[in-house]
Amino acid sequence: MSKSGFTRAEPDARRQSLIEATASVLARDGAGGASVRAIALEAGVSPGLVTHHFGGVDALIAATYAQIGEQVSAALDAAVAGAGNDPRARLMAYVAASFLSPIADRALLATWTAFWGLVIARVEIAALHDTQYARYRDALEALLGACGLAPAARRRAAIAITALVDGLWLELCLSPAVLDATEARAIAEAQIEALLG
Amino acid sequence: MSKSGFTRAEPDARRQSLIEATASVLARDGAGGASVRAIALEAGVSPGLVTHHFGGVDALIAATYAQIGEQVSAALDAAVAGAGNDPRARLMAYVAASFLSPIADRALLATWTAFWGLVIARVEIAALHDTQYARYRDALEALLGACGLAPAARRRAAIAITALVDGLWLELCLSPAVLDATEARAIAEAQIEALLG
DNA sequence: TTGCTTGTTGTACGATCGTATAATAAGCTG
DNA sequence: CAGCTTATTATACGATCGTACAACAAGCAA
Repeated sequence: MSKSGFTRAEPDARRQSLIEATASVLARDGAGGASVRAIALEAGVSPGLVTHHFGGVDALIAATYAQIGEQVSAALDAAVAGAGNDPRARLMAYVAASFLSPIADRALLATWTAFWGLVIARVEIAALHDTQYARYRDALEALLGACGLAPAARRRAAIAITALVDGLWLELCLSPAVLDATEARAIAEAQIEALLG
Repeated sequence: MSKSGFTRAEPDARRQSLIEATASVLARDGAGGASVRAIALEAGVSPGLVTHHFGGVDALIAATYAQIGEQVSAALDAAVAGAGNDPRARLMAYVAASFLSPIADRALLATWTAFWGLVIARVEIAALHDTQYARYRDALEALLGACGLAPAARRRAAIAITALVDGLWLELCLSPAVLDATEARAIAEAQIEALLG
């Protein structure tokens, strides 16, 4: 047992805990509060570790964005996988998952808006955003194709659904008094029904 | 003619120029770059003026948000006013204006995302957001009512359109390569047609 | 003109920012 | 055990942050 707080960890494990601390700080204090010191305090380590493991706070924030994007994709894919074989049910499961935990979460929204703000000023964050959203669209296009939508119409439909879900998710998180998860899902399902004809 | 840069202005005019400078800085550098010094430099005045006219940088940012919200509402209302008397045309004009200048603007998006980020951490900004969006919904509900939509269905339809337009507008500004104004408008119009039945 | 109000500037203060760096401690190899 | 690598801490440095404050200047009243 060491007398100080010095505990050595695997680099990957330490990077992971720093990423989780960054997400927590972003959720609690927004982008303005995500300083190296605040993140290090949240993770229970010294500020120098951020430089040591990530080279700078910018790379840490980008890594946090990438990981949260992965988690969102994984949650959506899991929802589809658990929805059985009916194409329509799989599509609806994908959409409905956006309004449930862990995606429809105020902390996740805080992280997301922080990154939207960074997309403007930082090219590497913008590239991450484009990659993430292309992935969502691809997943949606596959689900729409399984529902029988013509290939020529898939791209536009995927964009429409992504936009609708994003907007509903945003309002659901920003103003829970205006919109709840049940109604968001009902709205999305009705619009998608119209889209599939 | 004074030998220094000292020029006296009406308080309202000076406040206005500080608000415009804040919007410019937010658009160029994002929320992280909107410091008192950067704003004062943009406005061509001394940093002390921010404290003198607004009491602090927080109030200046809130005032900027409120004013931009007013401008967006005014642009939308003007689009409706110029659309003639057909209810359907008026509704579509309202929606289409969201994808045109001055609303579909990268600078405006930067300002908006900056405020979304602030909604999480600051209660007074959240209240401003709720007020703004309630106003948009009310305007949409009136337009939907003129199109013959039953009163019971108007609220949900207004939420759906607001969400769809927000999501399309966001993607249009963040990733112009993926989506242009013409396609955003086409997507929105098709969805609204389905909504009106 | 003189005096008063107030918009404006310039600067200074303490706090916090990101990052660099030297010292230290843990774990591995020999 | 000795020696090496490196994860970690603690601290320091310069820059920038928001705000306070005293001095100054412009316009108006008398």
